Amino acid sequence: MPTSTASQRRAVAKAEYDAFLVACPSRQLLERISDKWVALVLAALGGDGPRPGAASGDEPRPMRFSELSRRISGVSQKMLTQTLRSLERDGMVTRTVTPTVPVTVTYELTGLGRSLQGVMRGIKEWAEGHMEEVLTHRDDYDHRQSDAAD
Amino acid sequence: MPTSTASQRRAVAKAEYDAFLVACPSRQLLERISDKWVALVLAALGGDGPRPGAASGDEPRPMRFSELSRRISGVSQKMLTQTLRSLERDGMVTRTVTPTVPVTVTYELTGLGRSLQGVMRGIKEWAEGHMEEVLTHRDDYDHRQSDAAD
DNA sequence: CAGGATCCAGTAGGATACTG
DNA sequence: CAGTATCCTACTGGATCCTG
Repeated sequence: MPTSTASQRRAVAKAEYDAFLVACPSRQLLERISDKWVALVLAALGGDGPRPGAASGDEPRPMRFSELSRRISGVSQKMLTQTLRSLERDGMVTRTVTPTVPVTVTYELTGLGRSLQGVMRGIKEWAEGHMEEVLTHRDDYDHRQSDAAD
Repeated sequence: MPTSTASQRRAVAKAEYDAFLVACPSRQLLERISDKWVALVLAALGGDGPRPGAASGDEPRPMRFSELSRRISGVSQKMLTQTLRSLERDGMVTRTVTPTVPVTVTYELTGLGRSLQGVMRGIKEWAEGHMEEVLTHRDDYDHRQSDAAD
């Protein structure tokens, strides 16, 4: 029996970083990306549409600051700027300044950003797709709570 | 031409809930689940292993409170309790009390929880798997910042 | 063991005002 | 337009103490 299969080696490589550990850098990274604004910005830049190739959804494309701001309703400019800076620093979006007047700034997903968006999209879609079910469970739970209080 | 294809109808059904809108309930749900503790609790209960059927990872199984607490290093009992309650209320985990002495409480993923875990696992693994790359980008970015300050 | 209840510091994040 | 800077509040979340 082989002492090391491909999947085992991959498992070991992954085990270098373990988000279960407080001290592991990946824990902080997990914390950073587990953020609704990150999910929404990536979804916006990623086109939020179906998988690449489909015709109905919007395509991934560079977006301007104001455009993002409008798409993600309720986001403050502070949070949008902060999120974009963080994503830029981590190599997930590029920021392009065109010296028109007034200046034009566009943001676009990098390869790394697209890979993250692939998984983050799932979160947003899960939330949208399971809203009813969650709501039902909440009603049940809250009922049981008040019933128990007699 | 058909006025409504299957994928179009599905798109409409999804559009009922749109997390891009502040007022949409799915926005709050997205906010709830975009949380590192949620990601880690689901990963722990889900076995964190490879896809179901694989042999190397741990299997999804009920876990006790203290066990979860140990697995997710750095979590306070407050946050763990709070996260578990929230997941229970939303129908993603079940809480089972066995009246031993002292009492034994186990948590287990529901079907809904497993479906969410399927997407949340991606986040944790992405963080672990792209840590190096992100770190490199950060160095570059921080360098450019100090270079620009001359 | 598995929490509930409190207290309290730190920070996330909104509102507002100003700038190139 | 695309931010930066500042102020300020509210909530997150840790620490601690207590209970069935």
